[in-house]
Amino acid sequence: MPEFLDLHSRTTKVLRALVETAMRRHGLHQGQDHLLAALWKRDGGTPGEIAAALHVTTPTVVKMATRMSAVGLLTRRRDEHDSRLVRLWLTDAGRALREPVEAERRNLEEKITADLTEDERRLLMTALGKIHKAGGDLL
Amino acid sequence: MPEFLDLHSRTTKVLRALVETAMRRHGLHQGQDHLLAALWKRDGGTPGEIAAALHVTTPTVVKMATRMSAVGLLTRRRDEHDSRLVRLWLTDAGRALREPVEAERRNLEEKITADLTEDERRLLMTALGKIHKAGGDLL
DNA sequence: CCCTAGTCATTTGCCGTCTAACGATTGATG
DNA sequence: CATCAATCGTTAGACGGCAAATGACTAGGG
Repeated sequence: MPEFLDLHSRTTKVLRALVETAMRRHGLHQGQDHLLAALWKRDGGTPGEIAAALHVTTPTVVKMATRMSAVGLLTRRRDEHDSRLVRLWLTDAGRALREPVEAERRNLEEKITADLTEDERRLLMTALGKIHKAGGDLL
Repeated sequence: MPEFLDLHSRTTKVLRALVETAMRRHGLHQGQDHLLAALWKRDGGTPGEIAAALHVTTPTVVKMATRMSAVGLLTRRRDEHDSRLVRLWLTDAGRALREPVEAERRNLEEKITADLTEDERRLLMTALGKIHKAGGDLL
């Protein structure tokens, strides 16, 4: 089994578990913080726009939005000028999560990268960036 | 949004898509190659053993095994000495996938890391390794 | 002005993954 | 030797994710 692919997949599992438990503290599931982040950046986005921003398909956003609106994090409303569109709007509860969730994520990133030297951190980012780009080109 | 966590999650999405399409060429779904790899290494493993080797829960292996046995990649058989145990055995079809799948994975790894210098590749592994370890400790 | 082609969101169905509940078997203990 | 705790696999149900099919609405062309 190839070295990098293998290590990356194991790391992904660990990180996912970590993010999962961190986000559950705020009543969120894995990925929902990203959807919220998209709305924090630009409230009232359409499922299609958000899906593109998150690099995810539209049905994924639709499903998540349904669950998140069920727990009162956001609301759905059709666009007034184009009835094909739906816009997702944050509720106060959704807005209120911004600070704690962003802090949680920063905190996690720090703990995770604590053992790295500044050089390692920088090189890790450029190397991962290259791989991300190469992968995207192959897609 | 933290730098590394963000880049890592984007990279994961890309890599998953890549692995997915690569494995689909052999009639596999994401993750099933790992299950097969475990059996290639040691045929007749129990769901629990395999789950531990893959860093995944037992139910996940059970479900995958059900689907994979339905398409004839492996068979289930109860252990003769301990009827609580179930052992998964490769079929010829499952064994036959070994070379092509391993080649596919090596090929993908090469293409993905082609842009990296030898130094970058080495540092990437040690840095990712540190993160993997730090994450595991936090779990 | 109507009809068609394009654009969206949604639904459906599948897969991997997890946690929690359930069921069966083994083994140790009194 | 019978019972009870530990050990396994399986099932049930939830979630993120994807592809394909469906349905509603808009806009452009005749």
